Amino acid sequence: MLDPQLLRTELEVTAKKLAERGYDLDVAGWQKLEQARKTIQVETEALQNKRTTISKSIGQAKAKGDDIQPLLDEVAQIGEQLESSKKALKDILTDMDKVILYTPNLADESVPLGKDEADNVEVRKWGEPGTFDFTVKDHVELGEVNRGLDAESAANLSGSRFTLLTGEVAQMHRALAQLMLDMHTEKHGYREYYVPYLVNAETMKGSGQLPKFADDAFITEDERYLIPTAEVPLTNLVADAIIDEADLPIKLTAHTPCFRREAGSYGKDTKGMIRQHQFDKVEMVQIVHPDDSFSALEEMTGHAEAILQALELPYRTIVLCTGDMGFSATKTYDLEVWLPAQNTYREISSCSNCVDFQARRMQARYRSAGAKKPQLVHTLNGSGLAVGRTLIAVMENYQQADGSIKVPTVLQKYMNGKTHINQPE
RNA sequence: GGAGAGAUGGCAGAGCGGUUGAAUGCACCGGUCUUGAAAACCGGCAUACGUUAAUAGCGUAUCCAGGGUUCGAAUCCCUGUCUCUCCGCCA
Repeated sequence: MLDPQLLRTELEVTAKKLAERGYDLDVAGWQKLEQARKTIQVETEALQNKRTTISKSIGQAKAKGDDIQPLLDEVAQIGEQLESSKKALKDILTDMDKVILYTPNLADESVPLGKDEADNVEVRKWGEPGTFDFTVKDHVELGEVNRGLDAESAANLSGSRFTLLTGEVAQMHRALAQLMLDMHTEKHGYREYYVPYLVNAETMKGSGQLPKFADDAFITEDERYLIPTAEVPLTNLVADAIIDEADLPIKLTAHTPCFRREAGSYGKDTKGMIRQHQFDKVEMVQIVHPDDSFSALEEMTGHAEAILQALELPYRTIVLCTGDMGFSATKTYDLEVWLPAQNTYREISSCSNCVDFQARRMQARYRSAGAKKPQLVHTLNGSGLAVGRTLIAVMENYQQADGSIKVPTVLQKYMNGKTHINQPE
C-alpha cells in the first residue's frame, strides 16, 4: 500500500502519477472521507479519554469510600455517544482501507510512460537467434516427437491448461530447476527455502495479491490459497519483523509450483505449455535497505539473465512502461527469451522493485543504530526463471533436424551426462 | 480424530476487575568509576495511529485474534487461531 501520508499531503500529484499507470483515483471521494475521518476520529478519541478519566476516578472514589453515584450518572451519558461515534469511525476507516488496499504502487521516475505492452522499452539484447536449415517445430510437436509432453492425458486428468511431462523431457524440466537453484545459492548469494504451497489470506494480502486479485488465485475450502508464486511465502517471511540493519540484504530463493486461475486470459496461448494453471518457477526475493533497492533490482535482473546466458538462450531485457506494470511494483524488468517457432521473444522472467509498498502492508521493518524508529524495508522479487517456459525455450532453440534435442552443456551434469534427448540410434 | 495445558514487552517471567503500557531479571543504550576492560552503581529502553511545523508535547489503541459482560478488562464469559503433552492414525 501507498503511504497514507502521501494521500493526505500530496493528493493531486499522487492521483496524477496513478493516472499514468492507468489507475483512476477518486480524488473528491477520498477528500470527503479524509475530512470526515479527521472530525470523527478526534471526537471519538476525546470521548474515549473522558470516559477513561471518569472511570479512573470511580476507582479512586470507591477506594476512599466516597459516593460514586454522581460519577456513574456522568459516565452513563457518554456511553451511547461513544458507541455511535466509534461505529461511524469504523465505517469510514473501512471505506478508506478499501480504497488504499486497491490502489497500486507509484511508478519510479525512470519508468517510461505508456499505456500497455506496446510501450515497453527494450534495454538490451543478448545472443543471436539461431538459424535452422530445416523447418522448426514448436515445443508441442517436439514434445510429441520425444514422447515427453502429453497434453491429452493432462486434460483428461485435470482439464485445460495443464501439462504432463514424461521421460527425458520431465528429467530436463527437473534438471533446469536444479541448475537455477544451484546458481542462485552458490554464485548469487541466495539462501534456499522450501516453503508451504498453501498460504492464508493475510499472507496473500501482504504481498499484494489480495484483496484486489482474489479471482486470479485458487482457494481451498478452508480458505487457504494456492500460491501463485513463491514470492508470496518468501516475501512474507519478514512480515511483522524488525530486522537488524546489519542483516540486510536478505536474499531468498525457492523452487515451487505456481498456481493461477488465468481468469480473463481465455483464448490466449491455448496451445502448449506457455500459459498453465500450474507451472514451476524458481523465485528470487530480496529484502533490502531502502537506499539499495534500485541497485538490487539491477543485480537481481542480472541473476536471472545469468541463467539464460548459462543456457546460451538468446533474450532481450525490457523495462515495463507505467501502464504494463504489476500492482505492487515501482519498476519492473522483463526478460524475454527467443522462441524460434513463434519467431518472437516471449516473457520468461519478471524482476520488480516494490520499494516499501509490500513492506508497509506486511509491517516489515529494520532498525538502524542511529534512527529512533524502525524503518520500512524495501522488497524485490524476480523469477529466476519460469521453469516450464525455460524448458520450452531449450527444446525449441536446441532442436535438431530429426526432432531430437541437444542438451545445453551446462545442463548435462544434471542429466547424467546426456548430450541429447531422444537421439536416434 | 480423542483428552488435557497454555499464548503477557527483544528474551525469561509476575500480575488474574480499578490510578497497569504493564513488577522483576537478562539483553541493549548512555553515564559515574577505571590507564583500558570487567564488576559495581545511576539513568534510559515497545509499537502503531491521530493531532502538530515537529522524530516536542498531548491523545487513542495494543498483554494471540474477534466478539461480549462492566462505569472500568491483561485480568471474567463466548468463538476462532496457534503452541505444547498424552493416546490414536499416518509419509
